[in-house]
Amino acid sequence: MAAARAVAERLDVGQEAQERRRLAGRVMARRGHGKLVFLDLVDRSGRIQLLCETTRTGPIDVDLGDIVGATGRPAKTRRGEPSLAVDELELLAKIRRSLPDTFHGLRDTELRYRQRYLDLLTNEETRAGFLVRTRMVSAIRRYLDARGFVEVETPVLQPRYGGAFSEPFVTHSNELDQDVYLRIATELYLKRLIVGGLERVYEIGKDFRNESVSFKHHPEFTMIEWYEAYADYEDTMARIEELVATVAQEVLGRTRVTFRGHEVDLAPPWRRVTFVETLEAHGLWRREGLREALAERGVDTSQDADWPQLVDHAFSRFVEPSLVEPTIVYDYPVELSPFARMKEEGSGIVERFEYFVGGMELGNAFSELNDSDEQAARFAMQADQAGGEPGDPDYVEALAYGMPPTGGLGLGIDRLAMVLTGKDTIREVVLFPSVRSTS
RNA sequence: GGGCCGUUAGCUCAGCUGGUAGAGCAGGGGACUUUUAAUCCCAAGGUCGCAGGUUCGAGUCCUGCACGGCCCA
Repeated sequence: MAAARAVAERLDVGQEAQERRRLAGRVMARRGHGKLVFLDLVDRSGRIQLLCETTRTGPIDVDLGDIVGATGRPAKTRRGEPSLAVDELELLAKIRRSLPDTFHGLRDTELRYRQRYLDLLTNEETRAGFLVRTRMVSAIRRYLDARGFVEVETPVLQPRYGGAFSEPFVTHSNELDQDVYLRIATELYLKRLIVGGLERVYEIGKDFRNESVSFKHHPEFTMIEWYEAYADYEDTMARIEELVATVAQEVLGRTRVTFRGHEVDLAPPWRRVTFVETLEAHGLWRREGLREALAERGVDTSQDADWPQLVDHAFSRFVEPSLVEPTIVYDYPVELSPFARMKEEGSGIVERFEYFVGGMELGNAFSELNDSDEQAARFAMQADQAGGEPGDPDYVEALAYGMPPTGGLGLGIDRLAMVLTGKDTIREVVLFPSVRSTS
C-alpha cells in the first residue's frame, strides 16, 4: 500500500498511472458521491484513498470496517490526494458489528484493554507504540547475538521458585502429582548454563509475580536476563548503557526520550552513585533506628519485618523517585542480594547495581556469587529473613562444579518499552493486560 | 487494603437547583462524479452499570455491590 501510494504521489493532479496494482486492507472511511465513491483503505504500512467510479466498478456495497481487495491504477485526484483508481473491488471479509468511532478512536480504557483489537484498529498511536516495542525487542536480540550471546529457553514451570523476592503463582502437575510454581525469574537456570559452559546466554520471556499491580507492575511481565562468563558488574554496567542507547537509536533514531513528564537522555555515561550514598543523602543509612527515622518522616513501616525490608522501603520511597536521569546505583548490602559476589571480605557490601530512568527501576545486575559454600551460607542467612529467598540445594550443587566469574543482568522489557514509547503505565505496553473477568 | 473520580444508544459525549432522555459518528432508507471528520433529507436506535432507599416523581439525592481509572500503601 505504501508502495502504491508512493507511485501515486509522483503523478500530476488528475493523472492516472498505466501500471495496475492490487491492494488489500480495511475500509476505514467512506465518502459517497452517488456514482463516485471515495474509500480510505488502511493496512499496516499506511493509508491510501480508493477512487471508485461506479461506472467502472459497479455498485460499491461496503461498510466501514469491511476488508476488501482493490485492483486499479495509482492516480492523483483534483485535490491532489494520492489514490488508487479502482477497476475492481472485491469483498474479502464482511464486518458484522459496527466499528467504534473511527474519528475519536476507542477511548474507554477498559474496552481498550479487553478488546485491544479495536484499540489497534481505531487508535494509530496504539499501533505505533506496539510496533516500537517489537522493534525494541528485535534490536536487543540483534545486539546480544552480535556479541556472541546465545538465546535459550528455561523452565516456566518450576518445582522451586527463586531468583527474586516475590510471591509466586502456584499450579499443580497431575503427572508429577506435585505443586509447581510459575517462575518469578530465570536467574538460577541460566547460571546453571554458565556452569555448563555456554559462556554467554540470554533469555527473553515472561516471569510471573503474584503481587499487587501498579503503573510499573503487572502479574506477568517480560524480562530479559543475560549472563556473561568472565565479566564483572563493571563490564555489565558498560554493556547495559551501550545496549539501551544502541536500541533507542535503532528504534527511535535518538537517545532523548520523554517519560512521565521528564525529558531524559539515555546516552552513556549514566550517573553512578553508591547505594549507601543515596541513603546517606536522606540521613537514612543506619543499621539501628531506621524504623524510627522512617516513622519520623511519616512512613508507615508496619509491613516491614526486618532491616532489609526497612532499607528497601527507605530506598524505594525516598531515593528511587529522584533517579530521573539514567542512574546506576551500585554496591548493595549483602542482606538484599543473596546471589551477588562480596566486594571485599567482611565488608557486607556486594558487587550489585540497579539502574533507573524517570524514577523507575529498569533492572538489576551483579557480579555473580560463584562459590557454592558461600551460596549455601547466603541461603541459610536468607532463611532467617522475612520473605527471604528459599534455598535451592540443586543450584548450590551446580555451583559446586565450578562457575566462571560471571556478570549477570536483568532488564524489564515492559519498562524499557514504557520509556521508549513514553507511555505512563505498563498496561499500555502489554497487548492484553490482565483485567478482572466479567461474569 | 485506603482515598478520590467514573459507568447515559454499538462508539464519542451532553443532560444545571429532582419534573418521564439528547447530539455527532456508525448502522437502515434516499439524493449527489473529485471528496477527505464530504454534504443534505427520512426513519430507527436506551434495563441511564446492578440492587435497594428517600420522594407525588430519581439519569440527577442516599446506601450497598460490580467493573474501571487515578493517587496512596
